[in-house]
Amino acid sequence: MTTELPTVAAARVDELKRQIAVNDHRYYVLDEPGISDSEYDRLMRELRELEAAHPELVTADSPSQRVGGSALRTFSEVVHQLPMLSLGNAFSEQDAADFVRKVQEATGEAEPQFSVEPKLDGLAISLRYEHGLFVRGATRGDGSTGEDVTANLRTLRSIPLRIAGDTPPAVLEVRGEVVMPRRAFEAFNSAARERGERTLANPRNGAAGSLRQLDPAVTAARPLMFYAYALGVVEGWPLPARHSELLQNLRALGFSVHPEARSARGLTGLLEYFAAIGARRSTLDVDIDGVVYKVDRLDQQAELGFVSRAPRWAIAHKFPAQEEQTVVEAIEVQVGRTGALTPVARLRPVHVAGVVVTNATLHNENEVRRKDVRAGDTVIVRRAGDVIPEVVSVVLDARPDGSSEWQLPPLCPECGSHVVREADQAVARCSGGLICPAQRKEAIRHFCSRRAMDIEGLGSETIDDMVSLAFLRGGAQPRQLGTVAELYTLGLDDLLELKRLQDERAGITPDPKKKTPTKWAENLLASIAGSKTPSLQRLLFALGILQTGEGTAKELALAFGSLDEIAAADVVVLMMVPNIGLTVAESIAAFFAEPHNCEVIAALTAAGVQPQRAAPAADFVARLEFSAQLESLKTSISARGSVGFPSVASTVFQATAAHVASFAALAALDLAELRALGWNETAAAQLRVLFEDASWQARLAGIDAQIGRLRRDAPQVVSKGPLSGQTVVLTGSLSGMTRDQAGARLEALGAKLSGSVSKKTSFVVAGAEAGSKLDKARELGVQVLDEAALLALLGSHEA
DNA sequence: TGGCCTCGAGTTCA
DNA sequence: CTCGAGGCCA
Repeated sequence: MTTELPTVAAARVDELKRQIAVNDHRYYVLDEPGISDSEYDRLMRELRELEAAHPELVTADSPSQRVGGSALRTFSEVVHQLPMLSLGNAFSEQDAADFVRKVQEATGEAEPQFSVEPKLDGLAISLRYEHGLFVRGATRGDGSTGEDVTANLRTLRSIPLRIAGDTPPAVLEVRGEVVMPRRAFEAFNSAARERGERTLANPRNGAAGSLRQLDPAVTAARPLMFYAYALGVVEGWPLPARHSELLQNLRALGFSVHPEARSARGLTGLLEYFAAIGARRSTLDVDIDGVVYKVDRLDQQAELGFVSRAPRWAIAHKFPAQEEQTVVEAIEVQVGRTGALTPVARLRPVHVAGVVVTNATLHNENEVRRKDVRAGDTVIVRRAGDVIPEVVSVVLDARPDGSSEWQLPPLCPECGSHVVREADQAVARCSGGLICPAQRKEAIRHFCSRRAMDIEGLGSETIDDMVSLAFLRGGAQPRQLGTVAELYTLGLDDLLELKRLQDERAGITPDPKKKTPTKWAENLLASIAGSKTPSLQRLLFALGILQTGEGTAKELALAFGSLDEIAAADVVVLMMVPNIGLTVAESIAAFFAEPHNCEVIAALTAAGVQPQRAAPAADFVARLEFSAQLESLKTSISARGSVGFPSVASTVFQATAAHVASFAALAALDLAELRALGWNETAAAQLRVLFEDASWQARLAGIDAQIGRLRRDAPQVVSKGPLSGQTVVLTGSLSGMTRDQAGARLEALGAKLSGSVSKKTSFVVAGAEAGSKLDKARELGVQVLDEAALLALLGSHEA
């Protein structure tokens, strides 16, 4: 090829440039590829070879120059000859109506025509063409001065390096938005993830970050797209009469204009477009944050003119934002009821989907690491499920210098105790227990909460003060509230003293004319007094035993019937309760083994708190067979015990249980008898060792004793409700009663309630507006009852 | 042992 | 609503 004559080479170079430009336009603007990728590559390679042989033929508009030159050190400034405008915003239909009214007044037209288009969420830029050649591209910047990003823009195939047409204008500035299409964004991110590289936070940041790369090669690798929507300086190019025609003309020059651009008439037309685009927002390939309305006729635009920097002839009608950027002012650590430390991002207040968000949980240490959130970072915030604020990701490009990874504090921020994090556990905990004021406070709050003891009139701040202000004057020294039991010893004078201390701290001198807050105090005391006869389930939940929430509390209450029996229960017995395994059982046993907790319970009892008692559940007691006790003992010992426990098959346990029914009886068996029951030499020997240990003897005797008590106290006749064994799911809203009420009546008949539909569900009660659970029931062929059928069922059994 | 499923615990804001 | 982890069944 190097042997070709320069003129022949020049002609070939021109032809190659033309073909590549045509294909770029087809592929990137029209989205209809004309030739295969390999064919395209072949053209490009040939062009590069020719240019290498004839350097004098290399021109600025050559596609080989899209990625050219070396990395820049900084961007130079570009002053926009014609400033790049910002648009006024409309956030409501009223704002849009006001805009239309002003246009009507200024133009005298009843139904002015508008050009409407999606407001792309990207980066506004201006492209300058001189005599048809792309010479410079700049960001919007502050509108009057931007940054020169020509080298990066050259790498965008949707930006023509030379505009089509035989008589190019002397000067043409085309303005528009650089965006990263959502599909390309996702593809880029999954590829980056596979390579273990940083992912982009969102398409908008992807576009902005990509254009601000100093090395154009990086930009070239990013899937960016340019959409034109306006002009800047124009010389030697006739302007059409309408904006909509202008968009057509830009298309003809080789630019892409967003395909959703339309014309609309009057306010109704605008709002219809707004609604239509809003409905299809998630299916568009580009993120948008609203739509733009422009007066279509350019002469009317000129008539309307500008207010400061925004045109009066155009407005952006914004969708309510669902994701916003803000700054993490600090990462603080909260201490929960169980001592769990939770990092929380304190955010610069920002509107997200209609509310001001200032906090967002970061869950735990791992989560902070994974997202690498740091104080001072700019982050993207979203409302998960449109409710709970959540930090989506960090905008790395905006990270201030000198920031460092967030560290979990080694000491509890509330009490200074050591922070411990167990191996392979995600949560870190304050080891201070009830020494920690935060834990004390949260424990009291939990105790009073609606689903626990349901004590009204105790807000978070009041509890805070009860724990920190010395307002109890019973003893020699004024004291703070220490335990939940002390709530029941509060008197009117204590509460008034608390209020006085609060006022004193706030610097308020009590106004003698004003009534003392007796009403509040009386109501609170009444509420406390009214909580003295909780269900056992509520009291258990209120105590705040680790791992014991509402569900577990209910199982425990149901199985044992009284607090004493639960407190006395060995891990082995606890594990036989449904849904209680080793971990939860140990947690419960540890709670009742702690003297401090027993004191609190004793104090509660002394104060008159008396949970309702019931007999042990017959079906639970029925499950306490000796073979099951042996299984349970084996599980607990082999997982944690210092003693070894023989690996014994279930069949051996069953054979053993057929002969003996207690640990005492088992201990009385000699080796030969054990062998006869299927225990092998080592297993039997290990069992003997265990039974000879004094503390084990005591423990096993305790289990025997409790099981004896439970058997004696359990109702002899198993009261089987007519619906026992049935699992019921309630969904939708009932008209005559609440779901809770319906649930209670069903449970009274022996039914078991569940939250989710599975093939084990006996039937589903579906009220009005039942959702996915009803669908699931239909899918699984589970019987569905409506409210009338439910009432009939209840009626037939309750009599 | 792995994969459900459910539960526990913590959290936001009007 | 989320994540994490415990329990249980295959």
